[in-house]
Amino acid sequence: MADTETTEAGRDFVRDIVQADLDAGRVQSVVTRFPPEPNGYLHIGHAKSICLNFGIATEFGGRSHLRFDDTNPVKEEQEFIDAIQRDVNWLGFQWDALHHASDYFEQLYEWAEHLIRTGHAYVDDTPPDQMRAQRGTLTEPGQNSPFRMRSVEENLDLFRRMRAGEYPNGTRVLRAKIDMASGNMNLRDPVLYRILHASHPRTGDAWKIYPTYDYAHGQSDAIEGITHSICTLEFEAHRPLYDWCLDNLPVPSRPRQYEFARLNITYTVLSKRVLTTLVRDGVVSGWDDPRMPTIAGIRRRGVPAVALREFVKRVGVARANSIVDMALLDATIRDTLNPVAPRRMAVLRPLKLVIENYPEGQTEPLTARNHPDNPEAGERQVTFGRELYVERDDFMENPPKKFYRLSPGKEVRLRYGFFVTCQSVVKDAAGEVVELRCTYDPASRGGNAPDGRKVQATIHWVSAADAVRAEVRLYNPLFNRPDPGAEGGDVMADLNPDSVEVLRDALVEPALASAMVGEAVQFERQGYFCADPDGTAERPVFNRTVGLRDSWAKVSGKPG
RNA sequence: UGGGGGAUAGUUUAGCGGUAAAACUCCCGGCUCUGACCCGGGCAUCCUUGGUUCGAAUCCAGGUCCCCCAGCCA
Repeated sequence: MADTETTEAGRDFVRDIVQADLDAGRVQSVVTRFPPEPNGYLHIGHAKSICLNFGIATEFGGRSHLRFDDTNPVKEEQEFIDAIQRDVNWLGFQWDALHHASDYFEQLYEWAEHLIRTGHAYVDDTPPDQMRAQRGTLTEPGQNSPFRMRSVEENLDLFRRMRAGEYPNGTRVLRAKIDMASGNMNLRDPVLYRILHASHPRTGDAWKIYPTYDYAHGQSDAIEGITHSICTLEFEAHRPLYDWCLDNLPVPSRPRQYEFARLNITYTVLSKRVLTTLVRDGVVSGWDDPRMPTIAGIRRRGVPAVALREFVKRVGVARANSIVDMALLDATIRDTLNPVAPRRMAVLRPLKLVIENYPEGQTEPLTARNHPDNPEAGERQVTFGRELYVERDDFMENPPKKFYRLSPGKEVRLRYGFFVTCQSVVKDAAGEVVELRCTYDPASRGGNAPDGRKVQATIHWVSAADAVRAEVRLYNPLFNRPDPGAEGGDVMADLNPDSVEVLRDALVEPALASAMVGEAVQFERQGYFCADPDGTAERPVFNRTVGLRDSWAKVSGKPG
């Protein structure tokens, strides 16, 4: 079941490692961290990492930190820092400590001088393009920088002047002195510090030099006593550098890095760079656009946090690159919502239905269950009357085989209401069906005929008397290819032009007018929806979280 | 063509020397006042070749394919 979250250990290779370390006494207590860079909103790929890091801490009785990897002020913003905390909390996790790599700038700086003093780092004046040329290629070794043999004194002096802001951006860097011939490019004297005259969200203008990720990350882990530093596969080749720094510095603890495969999902893209572009170019309404794979977007679409956690669990953790089928996310959302979402009736594309043998001006209350499998969810009243609205898709004048719904001469059940039979149709000048004329069987009140006769279909409806007009937004995948950008290399070329369909004239039962924002409801026979903050009491707005499975759509070949 | 990693159903995972398991997808059928849910059934040359072994997805050797690395991004 969706809400039974597994707690047993050893379900993936990372947990196996943690368990083994604990068993062997290599670590007394596990400490993990989730280290986002505040340069964008968190997406579902981050959710996987969050669940892994915080989940492990919880399962093994350890601790987990939230640490902002804020070493590049030119890309980072306070808005992102706030959004990230909000999203981690919403996902259901609470950090044992909140840190910033920038909290360690002074310590990191002192250690940099330590590396200089021990002959492990030097200041390089080589311009960027030249440095690139000197780095060699994948198959050819690089060349030593002419500044590689500077004295400790000169390096110290230069580095202190860099800190003091005496030099412009890009003129000098501090480099680790490792091996320009290494097969691992990351070990060819990587840059540890660069000059950046930029204001930092937290340290302001205090610093003119900033540490790189490679230099800051491991030491930050060590300062915090992180035991298992879990990151994604692309950092694998950086591990030797991570270890090199730790081995050459008097750090207080010795963390270890482990890598797992990042999450990919079909028909969307989990790349901060691309997501940032979508927001910046106005392709979507913002980071929380319901089409976005961001935690904020997914939340606004109506997906509960527990569904996201369950999805991450179903996906698993491994070291093999993979692309998860979007259908798995959808199935997980349905599985989570189905047992709890109250049922309501909403007609997305209304078609008027008049019951000719029902007394004019009369209405009557009917009882509808809030959940078919859970009596405790209670009941509600819906108003029945002579004029109703049903779904356009539930009527066909010339139905194909296997079409169970309304068509001329056909009898169906109106959910929780009566059996009705279509007698005739009214068309407009263009020949479009604009109204169904029906008769009903008064004896079938509540939905069952006393003579025991059956109908093939039960359709939903709303009453003309008290239905509320609403806007309904139907979301579809943001991209029209399972692997955006895989073919032409241009991700934007694969954008789905129909990723959202707005229905402005939907009619919903009155009980829906007071739906709370973000609370999931099921529009019977259609899908799970939630009220969007854009709506008002007079004019509610609903987002489709995910559609119900629709085997008729498959048979009829129509898109869901 | 350097270095580092990875290959188990359509997809994602489990399996840790004893004869391939689960979820999703898909297909067939049943049930039904949601064509939903639910319930049956079906869907695997374990990348490949050879070796070790009574026995290999698991161990060994060779091969193939895929991914990552040449930012003063993370």
